[in-house]
Amino acid sequence: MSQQGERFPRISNIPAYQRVAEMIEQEIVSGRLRPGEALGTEAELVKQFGVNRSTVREGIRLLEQGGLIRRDPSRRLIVGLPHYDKLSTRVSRALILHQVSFLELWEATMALGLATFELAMNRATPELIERLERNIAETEAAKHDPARVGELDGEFHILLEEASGNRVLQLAREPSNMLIYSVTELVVGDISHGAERLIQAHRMLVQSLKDKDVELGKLWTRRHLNDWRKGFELGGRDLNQPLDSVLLDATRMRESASRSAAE
Amino acid sequence: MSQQGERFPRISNIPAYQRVAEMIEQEIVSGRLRPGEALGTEAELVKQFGVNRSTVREGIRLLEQGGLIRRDPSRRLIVGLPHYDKLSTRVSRALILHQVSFLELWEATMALGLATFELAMNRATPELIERLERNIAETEAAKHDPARVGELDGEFHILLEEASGNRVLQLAREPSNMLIYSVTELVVGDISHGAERLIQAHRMLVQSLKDKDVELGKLWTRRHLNDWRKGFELGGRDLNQPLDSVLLDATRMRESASRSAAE
DNA sequence: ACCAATTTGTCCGTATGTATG
DNA sequence: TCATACATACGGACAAATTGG
Repeated sequence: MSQQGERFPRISNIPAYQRVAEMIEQEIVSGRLRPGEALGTEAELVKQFGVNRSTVREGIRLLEQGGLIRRDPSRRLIVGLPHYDKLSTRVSRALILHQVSFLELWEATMALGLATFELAMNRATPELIERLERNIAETEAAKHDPARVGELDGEFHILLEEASGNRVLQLAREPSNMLIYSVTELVVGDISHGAERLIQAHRMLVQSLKDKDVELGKLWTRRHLNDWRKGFELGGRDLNQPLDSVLLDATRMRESASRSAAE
Repeated sequence: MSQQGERFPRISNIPAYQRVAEMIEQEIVSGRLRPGEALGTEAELVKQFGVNRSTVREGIRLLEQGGLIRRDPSRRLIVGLPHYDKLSTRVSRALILHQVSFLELWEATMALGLATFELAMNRATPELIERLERNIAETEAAKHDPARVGELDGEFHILLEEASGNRVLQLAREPSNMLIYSVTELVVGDISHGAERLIQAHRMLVQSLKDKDVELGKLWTRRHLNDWRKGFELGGRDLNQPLDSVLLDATRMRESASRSAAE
């Protein structure tokens, strides 16, 4: 231990529940505790840390939210592998709170989409191509349900990411995924034949994957996203308007529509 | 006990502390509580929710970690705007846990870097260019300290993102930022003149921003990242090896070096 | 299907440190 | 300086749920 110099870095200034959380976190990230393992009972943690049970519980809550710890069916604490979607909801809320515009979303989606496609081209397996084709078939069947189309479109792009074999790219896109679904639902909903154009684009993308035709794939990625953008603009919306207000308006309209339908 | 079918999904089974967290969260995301506003004291929340103090505190911890709630200097609770870096540490831990390789990191960084640069070209303000130049000067001064160079390199790229004016792209890169710093520190540390090459690349990037020369900027972005990759490989490391083990090894070596130096 | 032990969820009361006026 | 309000932390308690015999 370093004896001199810093004196003691005011360890006591950090609340005990935070230190409990940090120490558990350390055990996990260092690999001494592995995902799936039991963390032990609260009583055991009380003994180990020498703090009150309430304090332990507060510390646990901190980690629970991040997904680093979760409860198994019997509510015992186990180490969890924070999974993408767990994190992404929080992050996409941050996006909304930060009031990004459609333009920002579109630019980023374009950049990530092109890169994803290029990588997917070299790495796509027959199995993934088949899943992409199944997704297209499902979309075809659901083309009159905008919400479902938005979901399936999201799934399609997630499959492409998976095909790219690059988890960093996958994670990079995650924050915006939820926003993308919502906007797509909006766009498909008020453009006639919106779903058809989307399906055609997806078909061409899969085709170019099969033919290993990079340029065709990039071309259709651009077309697909340009369509998306045009659809957004055709709804009379402003590219630079914060998306949260756009989506909020849409939700309100949907709600009032369903209310009046109920009466 | 419930006798028949599934009836209602056991609402009473959701712990009170979670419901407390959800209700507060709702107030915030719905906009009824705005970032910066005070949340009220614990005692007040106890009254409003009709639960015990401990329960309220556990609920608060859940939100605290996500950044939705902060404490001001006097430890009073206020609504916080979850900021990028708060989230990113969690996400980059997820990355490490998921054992991504350098190759994945490199591919994603390349795609995002090129896109960022293109946008920054059109939107960079004189003020940001000046900050970029100051960063280069600082890097020059610290070129013998790998850790500091890694930090400043990270800052440089964050400034570029800021210049791009695209917060989605910014967020997309966030997860990997911490990994990038660490790897850069590693690479700069064991390549002679590694820092010089890095500084030159940064200089050329700023120059092309000033001249609005997109192609030059992209060229140097590629060079910069190819250098980074070569540096990684020169250290005898495998592009496909999970990064967490690479970084763990490096940390161990640094620790044993400082231990033996202390004796 | 019942019972006993364990564990979590919740509550109560109280003490201490600290920031604010 | 002192008083107050508040967050932090502790100890003990009981009910409800879960587990294992």
